[in-house]
Amino acid sequence: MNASTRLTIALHILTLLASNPEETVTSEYIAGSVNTNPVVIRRLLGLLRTAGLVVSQSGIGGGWRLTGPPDSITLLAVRRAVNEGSPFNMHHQQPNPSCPVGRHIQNALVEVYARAERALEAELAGATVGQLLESVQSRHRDAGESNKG
Amino acid sequence: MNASTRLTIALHILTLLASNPEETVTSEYIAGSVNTNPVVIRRLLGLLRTAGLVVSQSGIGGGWRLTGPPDSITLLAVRRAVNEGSPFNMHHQQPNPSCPVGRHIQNALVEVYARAERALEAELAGATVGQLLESVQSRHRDAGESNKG
DNA sequence: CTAATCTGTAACAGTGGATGTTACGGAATG
DNA sequence: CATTCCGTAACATCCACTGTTACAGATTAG
Repeated sequence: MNASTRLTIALHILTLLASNPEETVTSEYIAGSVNTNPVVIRRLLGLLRTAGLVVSQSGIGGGWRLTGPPDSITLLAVRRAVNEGSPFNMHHQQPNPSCPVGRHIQNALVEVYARAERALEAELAGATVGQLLESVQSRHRDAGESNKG
Repeated sequence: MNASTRLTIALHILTLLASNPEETVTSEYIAGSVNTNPVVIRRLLGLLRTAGLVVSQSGIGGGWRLTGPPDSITLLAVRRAVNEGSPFNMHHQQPNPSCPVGRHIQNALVEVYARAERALEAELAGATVGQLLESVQSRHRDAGESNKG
């Protein structure tokens, strides 16, 4: 395994909330669109709420809503909200410090890895949930579809 | 877990081979520097050989060598050699196709994810094992160290 | 030719993160 | 007070990754 599906599912959730700006949406409804268990959705929504991206309401008529306009939510903010880790990992065991390469390779790698991750994050910072919704709606129009759910 | 340590260890191995250009190095010796089991090293070296980055020799005096100059080996080539996957993953289960968001979200995400991964790969393509070796040796000099192993 | 060295790889155990599921308490509504 | 929905603990699976043992094959020294 390399990456989790948390970012993907969180973006699915947020796009769905963005497409229903007037209503609260329940975790069960969202789970129906994502095709998974409602608890999985609530766990992710909990992370998104901690990040201030959504609010919840208990009881009848309750559910979830975005706290702000979809265009204000960057994919980078979502990535951080769901605790996606770095695409790079260091050794599990510390390398041998009596070998020059073993002693210094991690410090050398940290710099390169940081540059690469910054480049990735810069791309994610340039995209928003609003753009995702646009993209989805555009594809929906192009296909001449009419389902909703 | 998010990423494996394969890229890190492969780069450790290649930097070690680059620092011993005159000799063949055994998997056992490398394992001593990485601080793991020789079979783990051989597995990775097998992938690196498939990618044409190293060659091996059996028997007494055998071991491993680089096939080319360290400056010709980009971190991107190594990343691909060790089969590191994408930093992004789609849903495990297909989303609900009767929901517009469920039907189109993956196509929308593929584009953004591809842009982000290209940015990451561009950074990795700009760094080489030769630069890593330089970085390690520079740190070694700065620390006034003299160990070797 | 034989012993020693080292690769190549199969096989298996253990670990840990991620996901899916059930269960149930708490909050809000009518 | 019954219903709805969140919040979260608890547990079961699953699966990639890592570590380890074992052994066959290749190569070389003597």
